[in-house]
Amino acid sequence: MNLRHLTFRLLEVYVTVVKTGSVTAAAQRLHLTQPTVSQQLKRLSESVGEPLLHHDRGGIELTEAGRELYRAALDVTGRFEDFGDYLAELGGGRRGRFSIALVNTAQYVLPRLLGPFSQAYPEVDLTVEIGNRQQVLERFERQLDDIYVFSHPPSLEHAAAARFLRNPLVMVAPESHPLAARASVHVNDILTERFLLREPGSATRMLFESWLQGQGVQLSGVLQMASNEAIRVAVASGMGLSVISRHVLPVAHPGLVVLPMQGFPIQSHWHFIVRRDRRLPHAALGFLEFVARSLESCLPPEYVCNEVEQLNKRLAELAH
Amino acid sequence: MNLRHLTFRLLEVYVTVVKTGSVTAAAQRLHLTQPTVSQQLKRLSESVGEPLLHHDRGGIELTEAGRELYRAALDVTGRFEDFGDYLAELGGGRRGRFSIALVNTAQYVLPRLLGPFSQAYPEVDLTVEIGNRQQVLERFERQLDDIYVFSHPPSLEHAAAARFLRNPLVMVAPESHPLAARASVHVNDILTERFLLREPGSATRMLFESWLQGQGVQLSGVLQMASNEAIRVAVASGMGLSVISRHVLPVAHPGLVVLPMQGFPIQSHWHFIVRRDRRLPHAALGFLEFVARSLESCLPPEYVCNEVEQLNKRLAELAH
DNA sequence: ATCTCGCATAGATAATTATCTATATATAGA
DNA sequence: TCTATATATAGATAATTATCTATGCGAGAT
Repeated sequence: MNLRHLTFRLLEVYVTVVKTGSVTAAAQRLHLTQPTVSQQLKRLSESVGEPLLHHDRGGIELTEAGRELYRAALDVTGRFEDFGDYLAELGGGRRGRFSIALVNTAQYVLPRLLGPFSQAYPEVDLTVEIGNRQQVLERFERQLDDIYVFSHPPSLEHAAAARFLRNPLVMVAPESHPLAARASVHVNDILTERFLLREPGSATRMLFESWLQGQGVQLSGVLQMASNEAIRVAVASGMGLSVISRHVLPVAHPGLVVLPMQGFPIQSHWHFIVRRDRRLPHAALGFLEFVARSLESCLPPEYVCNEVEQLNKRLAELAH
Repeated sequence: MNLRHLTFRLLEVYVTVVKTGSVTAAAQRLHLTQPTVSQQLKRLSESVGEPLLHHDRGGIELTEAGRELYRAALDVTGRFEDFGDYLAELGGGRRGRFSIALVNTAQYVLPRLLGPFSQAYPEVDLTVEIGNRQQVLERFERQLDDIYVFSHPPSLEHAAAARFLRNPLVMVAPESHPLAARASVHVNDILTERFLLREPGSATRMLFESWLQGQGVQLSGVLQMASNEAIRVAVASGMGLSVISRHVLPVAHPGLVVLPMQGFPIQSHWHFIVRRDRRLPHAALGFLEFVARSLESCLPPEYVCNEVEQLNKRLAELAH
């Protein structure tokens, strides 16, 4: 028996012949000509190395080997039908897994999308990676995840991006700070203030620094802190000023004031980023589709900026 | 998912890749080059319509679909291994079925071969058809059976034959018959005797008649009887003479004498006949092989005439 | 005896597969 | 940064497959 060239198609033809009990009938059902089926049978028989059937006034009669092959063929095609069903579920995005990598700040927002998604698609396994901008960027380079969320997207030709949420950066000060009472604050007012900022490379810091550069000024005292939480608490307790995403602020933020800084808030956006050179799992595509239609209901509409629909269209084109 | 061109070979390659965890290693094990395997994987992935694996520092990592395909592939190849085992049994002639068609007379002899064979190969299903020469000939024409046993083989170019047993035809008379006491009987002595014979077309009758023709004589009174048994009993009870196979006579045959007829016994042989245009089931080949080596021990050696060995050789050649 | 039906064979062709060698690319280690 | 190892891609080719049309052939039916 030589399985080398045995195809599922051949088994399908054989099964049809046995079921219909006639070569011609099988040919019709399969939209083939009779000689084609005849020849397939011959080839199958050669593959198996045994005669499979002979003709007996009208109907066909299976040999021992033929009967056994029929059983095996049914088992095998049935098994692959199951597999097909499974794939269909995968393909519908209803099942499977994908991973998403977030920059730190985004973890204040993304759960409001991921939560409802997981409820709607309980069969999808989801991995969330969180790191600072540098770490997520590296994951992106190494193609470790399916979807990435950046505030300041890497401008690589390998990526496709969609903005989905405005991310205004505000300047915060302790309630008791002199500037807190002002109706308006100018850049010159803050030059001597101590600032608590995330590490260099963090999007928030990069944006703030480039804003400062645009204003032609430079800060004197900067204190680096690794976490947004820590910064918030530190500012509240009077250690200095900071620039943070408005989403990081709780609705009520005791001890903190948002300064009416001129030129603020700095406008930035969160983006979904996917690699264009890698095909996304259907589950990930399913997530993006879910996002496209559920953004407004999951997040404060006034911040929403839904470009995900367009991203999905582009991805659908890329699939071809 | 398109199964049309999915071969078992492809699954085998895939399984090997997953098992070894490396494309190159799989290639070596399969005696292929690395690009070949690489390309096969690609094609398989296209067939399935999903990415199956990606590479992850050193090893490979399966996707959801890949994992499921691996399971399906194992099931399926395993199922066909079973089928292969079954075929091997069939192929060894240890299992399966075949049918053999006998002319009436042969049923006195063939059980002595079929019995031991069935004991030795209990998994082989055997169908024995019995009829007169005409009926068996017809079955032969219609290719209904695998092996045929004739006394006088049909001289068709589609057949291959092997003699296996001498079949002397003797002339029998009632014990009390005047000729029974004679030391020698001449053809002229029997011209007026009444003969009990099988129907025209029966081999025994044909041979006897052609013998008579050779002697230039013709019989007057012929009484036709359909069964050898009936003839034997009828002769013993004095109804006339007959010519029958010596094998039809019991070792002790009360009431009957074999006449010392000049020119008798008529020599004939039993033959195994198979069609040359039809491939025999292995079980049938197995039977013929069994016969070739067991003839002498199953049947009286003095009658044996073993040409079955040569027949088997010819059949083995035909198989190519 | 002739016709029809179902199947097999022959011959043809386009597509697909199997497989190679040579080369590019990427990742990990020195 | 250079090298070695593992994969992927490209290009080529022989074999195999899929499929057709046309035709032969045997068995029942008329």
